[in-house]
This record gives sequence, structure tokens and C-alpha cells, in this order.
Amino acid sequence: MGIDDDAPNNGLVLRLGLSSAPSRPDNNQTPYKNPSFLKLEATSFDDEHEPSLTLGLSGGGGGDSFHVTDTVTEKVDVKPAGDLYRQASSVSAVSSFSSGKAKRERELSSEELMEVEKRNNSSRLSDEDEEGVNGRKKLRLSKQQSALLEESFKQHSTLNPKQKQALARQLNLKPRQVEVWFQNRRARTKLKQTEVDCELLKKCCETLTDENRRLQKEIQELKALKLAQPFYMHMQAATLTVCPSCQITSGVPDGNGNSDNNPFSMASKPHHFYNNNPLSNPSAAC
DNA sequence: AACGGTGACCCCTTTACTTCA
DNA sequence: GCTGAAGTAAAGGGGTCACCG
Repeated sequence: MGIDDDAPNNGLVLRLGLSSAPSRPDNNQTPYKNPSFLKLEATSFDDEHEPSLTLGLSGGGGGDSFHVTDTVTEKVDVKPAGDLYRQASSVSAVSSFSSGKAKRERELSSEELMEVEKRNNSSRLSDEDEEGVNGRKKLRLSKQQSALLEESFKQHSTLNPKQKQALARQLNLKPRQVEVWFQNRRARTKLKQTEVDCELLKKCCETLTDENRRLQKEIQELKALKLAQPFYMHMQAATLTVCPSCQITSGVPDGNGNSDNNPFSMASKPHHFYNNNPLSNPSAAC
């Protein structure tokens, strides 16, 4: 991609970058696996290629992308942002002890079980337990409990065992319940973030599509102008470089092949945006 | 040192219950 | 009162990592 010396001078490259990999919560050992951060980049066109824009939701192994091609036909290819970090692993290598129940029982240490049993004699859990052992009863957390959990979640989105135990004691819940609540809470947070990202991408897509349309129009105009006045265009290019879309003017060529000074040098030095919000730069080119 | 088993923890998906319009 | 949607607690399955023998 890009423009070299023998390429037509009207090749333009437009890039827009957004890549904010979020940092992992402090008290977790495993590497951060959240794939949902945005990366928008790269459009190019010249005489041989149709204008195109590509929007990507990057970080998941390259699988997630919007692709917008052409100003007329817009192809949108969206794959769900699944956890590709895990999808690559084997189909099924399940331990013989990994059945659900065994797993659950395993997760409750004997200490916890005793504690739970004690609590069941006196707490609201036992009050709501009357449906029977097999029935899946739905606990509704009290406002106080929810508030405390929320407060705790604000401080750290994951819990270490001590924190979990303490919180469970404080809330009069099973440690497992606290754990599950945090899991669900993290999931909700992630879902919300995904929705926000999705909206952001939609807006970016619209912006870039508009930009693409506009630039294509400019190309057509420049082509027409070049055909009509080839000599004039040559002189103009040799002395002055003007970004047609934003009217930024660079200096005259220095003879060193410095891209900054080449006529219509946008391709070799495109306007990049490194901040985290492409919407703060409504014009993708400028 | 390499390896397999195990426990702990996490995430994702699904299920089932509750609440509310 | 019934119903469907939304919210959410819990279950189940599968993955990673650390530890141990």
C-alpha cells in the first residue's frame, strides 16, 4: 500500500487508530484476556483499487472486524467478540473428576461447608430453603447486601479468598454466593462495555464511510482537473502540497525525497490519530 | 526436569426465578 | 390476573495456573 514514485499522485491513505488495551485488575494472576478494544485503521485507494475502509474490533486474533468496501456497496462483517484466547484450545480434554457436582463440592472446602451449615440454622437462607433440597431456589439479595457487594466491587472487581470469606461473613452469605455475584457482576460490566464499544464502532463506521465518500468525490474532481490541465497540475504539484480535504499546506520539496515535501504526500505520511477516541476527530483524514 | 493429577479460580453460556410494565 | 421482557442468581462446562508427588 502507499504511494511510491511511479504510482499515481492521487493515491490517498487515511488511517484512524484507536487501540486502548485495558489494564488488568491488580489482584489477578492470569494475563489479561479481554479482547474487546478497538482498532481502526487503513483505507487506501488509487487508480487500480476501489476506495475502501476497514474497521476492526481488534485483539481477538483478527477475527472481529467490520469491513466497509466502496461507497456504494457496504459489506459489514461482524463476528461476536468471543474469547478467542480460549477457543484455540483443545476440543475436549476433560478430567474424569470434572463433572459439575464433583466440581462444586470440591469448591466448597470443609471449612466452608461447616460454616454454611452453621449459618443455615439461623439465617435467611434457611428460611427460604423450604422448597426442598433439589429445588433451585432463587435468592434475592437485600438492598444492603447488594450495596455492600457493589461497594466492594468498586474497590476490586475480583476477590482473593480472604476478601471473599470476609465479605461472605459480613453479608451472611456463602462464599460461593459472593463468588458468583462477582462473576455475574463482571459479566454485566463487560456486556455494558461491549455495548458501548459497539456504539462507538457504529459511529466510526458512519464517519469513515462519509469520509470515504467525500474523498472519492475529490479524487474524481482531481482526475477531471488533471485531464483538463495536465501541465498546470504538474506545476502545482511541484511547488505546493495541499491536502485537499483540510487545506493543510506543507513546504516545497527539498530534493531529498523527503516524503513531507513530496507533492501529495499523504500516502507516505498519513495523518494518524493515536488518541483513544476517533470520534474526537470527526474527519478521519484530518 | 518432565509429567500427570488435583484444587482453585476464572469466564462463558444457559437455566430458572423474580420483578415490572 | 396474564404475559412477555428484562434483570439476575445459580449451575454447568471448560480453560489456565500453581502446586505436589
